[in-house]
Amino acid sequence: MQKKSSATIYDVANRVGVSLATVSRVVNGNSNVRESTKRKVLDAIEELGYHPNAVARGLASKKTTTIGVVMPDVTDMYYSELARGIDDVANMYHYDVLLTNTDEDPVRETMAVNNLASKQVDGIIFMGNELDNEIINTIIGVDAPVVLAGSVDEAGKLPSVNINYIDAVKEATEAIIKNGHTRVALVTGPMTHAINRLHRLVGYKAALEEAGLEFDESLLFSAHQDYASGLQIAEKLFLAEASAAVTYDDEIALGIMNYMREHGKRIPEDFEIITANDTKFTIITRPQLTSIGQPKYDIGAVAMRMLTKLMNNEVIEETQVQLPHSLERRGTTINPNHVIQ
Amino acid sequence: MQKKSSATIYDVANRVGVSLATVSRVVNGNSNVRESTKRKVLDAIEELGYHPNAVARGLASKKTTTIGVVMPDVTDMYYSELARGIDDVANMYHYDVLLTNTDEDPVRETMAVNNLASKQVDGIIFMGNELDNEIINTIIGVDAPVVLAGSVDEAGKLPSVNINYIDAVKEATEAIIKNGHTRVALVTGPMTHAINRLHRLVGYKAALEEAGLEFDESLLFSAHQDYASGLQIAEKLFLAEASAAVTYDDEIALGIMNYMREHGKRIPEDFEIITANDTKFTIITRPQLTSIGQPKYDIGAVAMRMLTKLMNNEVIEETQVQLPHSLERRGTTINPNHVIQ
DNA sequence: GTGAAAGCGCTAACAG
DNA sequence: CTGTTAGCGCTTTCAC
Repeated sequence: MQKKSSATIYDVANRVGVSLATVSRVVNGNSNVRESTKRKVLDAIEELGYHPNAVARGLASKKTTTIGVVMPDVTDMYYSELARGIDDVANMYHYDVLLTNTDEDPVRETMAVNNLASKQVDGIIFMGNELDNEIINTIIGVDAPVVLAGSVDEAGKLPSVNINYIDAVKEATEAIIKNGHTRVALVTGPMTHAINRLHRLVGYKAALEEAGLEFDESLLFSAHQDYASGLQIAEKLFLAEASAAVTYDDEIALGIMNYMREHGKRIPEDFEIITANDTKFTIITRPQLTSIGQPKYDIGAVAMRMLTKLMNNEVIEETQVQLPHSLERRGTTINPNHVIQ
Repeated sequence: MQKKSSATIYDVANRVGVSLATVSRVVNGNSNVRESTKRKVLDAIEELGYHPNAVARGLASKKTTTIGVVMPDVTDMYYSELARGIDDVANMYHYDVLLTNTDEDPVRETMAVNNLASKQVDGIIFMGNELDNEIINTIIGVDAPVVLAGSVDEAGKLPSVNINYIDAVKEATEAIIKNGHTRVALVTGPMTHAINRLHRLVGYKAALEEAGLEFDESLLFSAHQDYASGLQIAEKLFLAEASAAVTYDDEIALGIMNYMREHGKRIPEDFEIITANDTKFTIITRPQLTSIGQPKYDIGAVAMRMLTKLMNNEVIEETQVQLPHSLERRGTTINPNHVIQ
C-alpha cells in the first residue's frame, strides 16, 4: 500500500531521450511530433505510470480546467438538480467542479466567489437570489466569467439562464383564478430579492389585474424554502381566508397541503395549490402537486454550456437565456379538462 | 467591468521594499515578522488588492487545500445530505471540495479518483458501493488518503464511516416480525455489493432465524434507488404474497407504498414498510414512513473530520467508525406502543 | 519535428 | 527578524 511519488514529465523525457517540450507536445495532443517518437513517449508514459500534474499545468498555462459552483444548499432538490445539469456538461467539456454551499448568506457568497477566484477557476456558475451590490461587485470584479443559473440580478445585466418567472407565475395564478378563486395567496421569498419583487410579484399582479381582481397585500407571504415554513404559512393562509395559493417552493407547498388537510380542508376541493419547482416531491405525494414545470437540469446544463463559451472568449448572441416553462396540472388543482389521473 | 490581472507577491514585496519571503510570511501568519513591517505589508496587500494564487501555492507547497468527493448522484437526497456534512466540516478546516457524480459506474468512479489525484487533492471522500477490485486498487494506489462515507468495502479494511447495517436491518426486520408477519420481503441493491450481501442480508437473515422463520429467497429483491423501481418491485411483492417489506431506499419505499394503496392495500394495516435512509421524504408523505434512522449529515461530517486527521498524518485510534442508528417509528408500521401521531 | 530556456507565483530551507 | 536561492512540474515562445 505504499504511495509511489509519481513520475514527472522530466522522468519520461529522460527515459525516452527527448526534451520536456516533446513530451509536453504528445501529452497535449500537439500534432508536431513524429509518429515514431510519439509512440516511444506514450510507451514511457505507460511504463512509468506518468500522470500530468494539473496544478503545475495550471500555473504554467493559467488554465485550471476547473470551474466553481456557488449554490445555496446541495440538499435542496431544486438546486441539486441544477447542479447535476452543470456537472454533466462540465464533465463533457473536461472541467471539474468546485462546489460551495452558502445557505444564501451574502457574506459567504462573497467569500466563496473570492475564494474560487484565488483558486484560479476558469469560470463560475452562481446560484442564489440574495444578489446585493457587494456580491454583484465581486462577481463583476472577478477575473473569470460568471453566469447565473436559476437566479436573476436586479439590473438583469449578468449572463444568466432562467425561465420567464413573470409569465410562469402569471399563468399559474390565472389557472387558479379561472377555477373561481378570488382570494389566491402568493408565497415567495423576501421582496428584497429581485426575483420576487420584479418577477414573481409582477406576474401575480398581472393575472389579478387581467381578471379584474384587487391586489390585497395581506395575501402576500414570504417564507423560507422548507417544509416547516410551509406549515407555518399554512396557518396564516387559513386566517387570511385564502382559498388557494401559488408558492415558489415544493417543500412549502407540501407543508401547506399537509396542514390544510389536517385541519379539515380537502385538496383541491377546498383549497388549491400550485407550486413551482416541479421536483420529485410533486410526484410522490398524494395528491400529486400541480406545479409550474421548469427544466431544472437544462437550466444548469445550458448555464454551463454558456460558461464554456465565455471561457473560450466566443461571441455569444444572447447572454440572458430564458428556457421554456409549462404548467403541470396534477392533483392539487381542479383541472378544467376532464383528466382522470 | 475590466478585469485587472491581480497583483503578485512580487508586486507587494516591491512596493514595501522587502523580500518575497517576508510577504509570504505575513500572508501565512508566520510569527517571525516585526510588527511594523507586517503592518506595511498588510497595507500594501490591501492597496494592491493582492490575493494569493492558490495554484502557485499548491505547486510550491504540495498542498492544495482541496479535497475530492466522489458520489453517485447529487440529486439523491441520501448522498446530498452526506455531502452537506462533508462540505461543512471541509470549510471549517478551510478545504474546498471538488465534486464528481458517478452514477455508481465503476469506470467513472475509477476515472474520478484518478482525475482527482492528478489535480493533487489532499484527500478524497468516496461514496458508492460498487467497490470492485479495480476501484479498490486505484483507491489504495492514490497518493492521498481516502475515506469511505456511507459505503463499505468487501474486506472492511479502508477507512470508513457508516452505521452498523447488520444491526439496523436486523432490528427493522424484527420489528416487523413482532407484528406477526411471516412473509417479510427485503429490498436492497445487487448482492454483488458487499453492503447488501455481507451486511443487510446478514441482518435480515439473523432476524428471521431468531424468530424461527425460514429464509425464502423469493422474498429478496434488488432494485435501483428510485421511485420507478419502487413501483416495479411493488408489483412483484404483491405476487410473492409478501405482507411487509424492509427497503434500503426511501424513494423505493414510496413507490411501494403508493402502488400498494392504489391496489387496495391499506398501509400499514395490510402492508407494513420500513425504509432506511430517513430523508425528508419520510416526513412529508401521508402516512409518514417508518425508517431506520441514520445520522446522514454526521456520517459525512465525521468522514471529513477523519480525513483531515489522515491528511495531517495524525494517528487515528479507529478508522472503521460506526455511528449510532435508530428506528423511527412512523405511519407505515403498526406500532406496539400506543403512539398516536 | 525537436530542443533550450524562461518563466507561471509561491514556499521553503538556509544564511545571516 | 529578514533576505537569497532554489525549485515545484509544466507550458510556451523562439531557435534550429
